[in-house]
Amino acid sequence: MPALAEASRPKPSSLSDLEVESIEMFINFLRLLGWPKSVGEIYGLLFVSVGPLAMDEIMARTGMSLGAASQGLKLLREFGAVRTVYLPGVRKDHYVASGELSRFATSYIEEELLPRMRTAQERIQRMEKMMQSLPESGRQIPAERLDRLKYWLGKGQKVVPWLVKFLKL
Amino acid sequence: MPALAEASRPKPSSLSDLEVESIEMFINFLRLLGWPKSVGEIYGLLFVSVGPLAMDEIMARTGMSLGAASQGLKLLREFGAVRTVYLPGVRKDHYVASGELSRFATSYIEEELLPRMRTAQERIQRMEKMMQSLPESGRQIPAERLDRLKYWLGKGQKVVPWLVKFLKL
DNA sequence: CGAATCTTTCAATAAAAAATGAAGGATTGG
DNA sequence: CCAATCCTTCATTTTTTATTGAAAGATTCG
Repeated sequence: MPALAEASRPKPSSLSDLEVESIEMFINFLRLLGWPKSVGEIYGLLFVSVGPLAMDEIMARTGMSLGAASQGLKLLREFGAVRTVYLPGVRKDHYVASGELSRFATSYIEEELLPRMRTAQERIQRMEKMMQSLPESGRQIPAERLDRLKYWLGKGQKVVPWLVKFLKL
Repeated sequence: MPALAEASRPKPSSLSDLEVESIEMFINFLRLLGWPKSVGEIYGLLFVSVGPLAMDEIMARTGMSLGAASQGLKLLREFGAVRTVYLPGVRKDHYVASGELSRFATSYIEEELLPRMRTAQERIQRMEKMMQSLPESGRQIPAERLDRLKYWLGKGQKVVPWLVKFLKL
């Protein structure tokens, strides 16, 4: 058998109805987080897999490329959605889906949402300063909107930890 | 002055620091919802605008095209993030940013998140049926994951209305 | 009603994002 | 240490998404 890197793309072996259903479900969900289809494919496949799968098996089942499989697994590992299992006497890494689905949500909140909220708060401070140079008359309306946004962001930052905690349960 | 549709694209008139800051902020936020840059530009501009703006003014200030302005405003209208104001004796529609920022979040939850959660629940039911034909031995692990997902979705559907209510305050 | 103005639509183009696979790096078994 | 295997990286290609602006539709004014 030729080494993986030289191998022609393995033909996608047919997926079971169960696997297809799972894959479609996760493609749809992970799109909410802006993640590419390939990542949904990998996770969806692992989600209903009885045992751990190696990268080449994932490639063979889904028909995706080496690069996509490698990168997708990297991303999923970083987010803690997938982990490798130790199999004695086996060279290839084998992956299983982590049961903790909350990781998707909490990682998204912590790595996407919260940073943007913080940046926004800095921007608001700068904007408040800038507004002082607007004529008194016109300042009011945008100032009110800014206040509202500030209030709303503050509230958001308060719910988020609570929400994260709730999701982790 | 030539009619708008025939007019060459208006040169972007320079934006104030305040406007740039606001626009950048909303481009970043709305990207979370998967919305295009042009929409963030429009909303960011309106957000700090003292008075209502007509579409051609938005085009002139941001340098975006007729089509992008029209479509972006349509989207923002549909989501209730922007509304037209009545100005006596004025032909063009004029737009203001709605103060209710929560609309972005709640619309997203209601139009993107919830529908997907419902679809997922249907899929889960189908998957549970399909799993019955798996050999008893292998069924367990994916079945547990599915249970967890089901539980988690159920929880999610319970928080969401609460969250929406909280955000609307 | 008819001309002028304003808005929407959509086919074409441009820009951004994802997927591909060859090259090279890392690891392991002999 | 060498060779085989496995994994990652990244320049290129493909696919998807956003933008453009001309054409056509809708509205208003005289």
